[in-house]
Amino acid sequence: MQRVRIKDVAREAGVALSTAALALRNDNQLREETRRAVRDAAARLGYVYDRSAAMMRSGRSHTVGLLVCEITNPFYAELTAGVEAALEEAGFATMLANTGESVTRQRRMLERFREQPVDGVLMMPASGTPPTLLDDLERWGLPHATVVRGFRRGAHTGPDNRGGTRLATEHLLGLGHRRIAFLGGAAKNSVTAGRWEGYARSMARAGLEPVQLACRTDIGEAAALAQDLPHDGPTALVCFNDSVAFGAMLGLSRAGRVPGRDIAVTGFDDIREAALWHPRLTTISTSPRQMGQAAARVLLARIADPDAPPPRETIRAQLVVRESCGAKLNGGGCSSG
Amino acid sequence: MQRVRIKDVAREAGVALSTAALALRNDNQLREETRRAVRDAAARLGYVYDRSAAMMRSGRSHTVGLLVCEITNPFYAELTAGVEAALEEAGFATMLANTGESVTRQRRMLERFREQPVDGVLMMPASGTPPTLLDDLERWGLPHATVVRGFRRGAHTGPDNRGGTRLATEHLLGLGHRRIAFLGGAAKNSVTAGRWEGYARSMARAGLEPVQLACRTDIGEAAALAQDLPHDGPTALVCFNDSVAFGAMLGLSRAGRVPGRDIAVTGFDDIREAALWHPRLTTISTSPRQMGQAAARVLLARIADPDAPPPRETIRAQLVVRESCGAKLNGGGCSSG
DNA sequence: CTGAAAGCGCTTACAG
DNA sequence: CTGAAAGCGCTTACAG
Repeated sequence: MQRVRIKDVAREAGVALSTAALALRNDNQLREETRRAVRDAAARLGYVYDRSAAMMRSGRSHTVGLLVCEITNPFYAELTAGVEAALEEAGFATMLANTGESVTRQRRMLERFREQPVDGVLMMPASGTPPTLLDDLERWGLPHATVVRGFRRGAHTGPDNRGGTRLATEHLLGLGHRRIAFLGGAAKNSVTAGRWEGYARSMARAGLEPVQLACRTDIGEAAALAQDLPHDGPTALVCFNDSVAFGAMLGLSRAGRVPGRDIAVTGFDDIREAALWHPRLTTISTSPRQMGQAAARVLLARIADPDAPPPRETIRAQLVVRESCGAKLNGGGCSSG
Repeated sequence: MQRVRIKDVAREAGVALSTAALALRNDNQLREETRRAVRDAAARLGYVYDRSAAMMRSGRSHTVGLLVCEITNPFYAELTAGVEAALEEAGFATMLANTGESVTRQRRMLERFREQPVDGVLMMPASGTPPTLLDDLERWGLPHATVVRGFRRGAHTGPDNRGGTRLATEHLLGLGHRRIAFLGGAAKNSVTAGRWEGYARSMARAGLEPVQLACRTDIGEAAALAQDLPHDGPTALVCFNDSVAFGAMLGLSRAGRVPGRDIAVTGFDDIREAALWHPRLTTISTSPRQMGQAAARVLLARIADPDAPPPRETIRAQLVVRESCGAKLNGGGCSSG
């Protein structure tokens, strides 16, 4: 069985090849009647559109490269789901690459995307990515956007990191805490910087000394740190994200301390497990799925109009008060969420 | 700046176009010296290989479509990471599609993959996918393989579901439990069937009545079910997977019962959180990342040799004894892991 | 709408 | 290794 081409569809429908091509792309300079006749003919013959040929001729692949720093992190998985859904809806396919936080792998994958070729790249840069990467992308003429993690320039969509930890810290201050430590954020990137700043500035405004208990985003590492916390140490922990907060709560439990009663804990991200953990986690919601969708739309806008100024979007952070901060257990000084 | 093509590289290197083309693909019928000269010329000119053109001419895209049932499920995220890594290593790119358990979306995405075109499809079929889908894929001439969830035929890589729940059930029987219930598995698919069978047969062999507490794979739903469990109900729960087990433990805690002491709980999958939960979860390990890698290799073999009989691989299940089964707390009848 | 044609950048087969 | 050439299946511009 020969492969069916547009030429065959045109013959079957009794129209010219160029007419069939236009009809198959649903071009509206054709009469509805003609378009339907062509589509019917295509269906009868079992025609399958060949995007690789279209790509080659038109130079547009309707494919986007998605560079994920770590897909097994639930937050990034949710974000990826949002990106994929928004791209799919816009008729774009998603080429996935998981860098696993390796700058080397990331580089190789970008070069692969360039060869592919993709119409644009959406990335969550691996920790330690030099900002000059943007220069390369620009030199290559590859439209790009960052999400969550970004640089000082370039199209970007990210959470309000500073505002988020500010909300968390002020909430804990309002509950009467004074010895509040920041747990996590050992990696050097824009997210870490923003979350630390939001915390540290709030502490400074309250005349208190900010303290960082640095660890990587790893439940086990956070647990180990929290387990060894002295009893005259912090009474509250502003955690870098929910995974760190879960680790902290596990470590505290192992040390015989009850999170939310003996010590307050807040997270960041509001991943699904946050509402289900025991105690339920007080955290900062940043809606990763919606952020992914927003980032996809930003990139598509870049692709459609590369000369427009690159948009920078901030997703609002919201405090979600549950149990781990102790507000609902102690009836502390906090009036509401 | 004009785009650099193979023709330009050939001129720069002082060889024929066909020689340059062969050299760039590192064909070993050429002398090493010639290959290097061509690669150097390509580097000097900033040549970028255009896969879309190669794809069109050769009919091979070196791209695989990956259909994930739910990427936000940590188990499938880990699996996806394994698939992507193995494909990348083999020089294949991954087109990602997240069906979110929708058979309709799945269908649309497969048709998209067909147009793309991809060299093959690796899928975790959405719940409720009719086995006739395989007929369509074969009619389309699209090499395919399933992973985790599959059908009675076709290339497949999956965990030993039956063996896994058998291990868990026999472990609990060995600890002296008699009222053991199976929690979860409301969805109809091959995984559910296998896990239920492993449990039910072990119960039957022990002369006991199998009982299913059906719920979807959802922490909240499992928690609700476990919270309402009567005190004269089951003393042990064989859970469909780790997420269900986490839900069960949360529900039990809310009802004031201590998992691992008042009631035994086992999971399935051994996702990362399993070792870190409180209590640590006794579960069945199936190494999702390795399973993903194995599945990718199976598909690549199908693509390379479509006429060979489709391989079916089973990944061995292993019991990982931790705390939630009570074995290590009670010093029960279990001798080891 | 038609019809003939060029061209995207490769791969591939072939005679030398 | 060379060199000339065909062809993958589209898109696109154009004269009618």
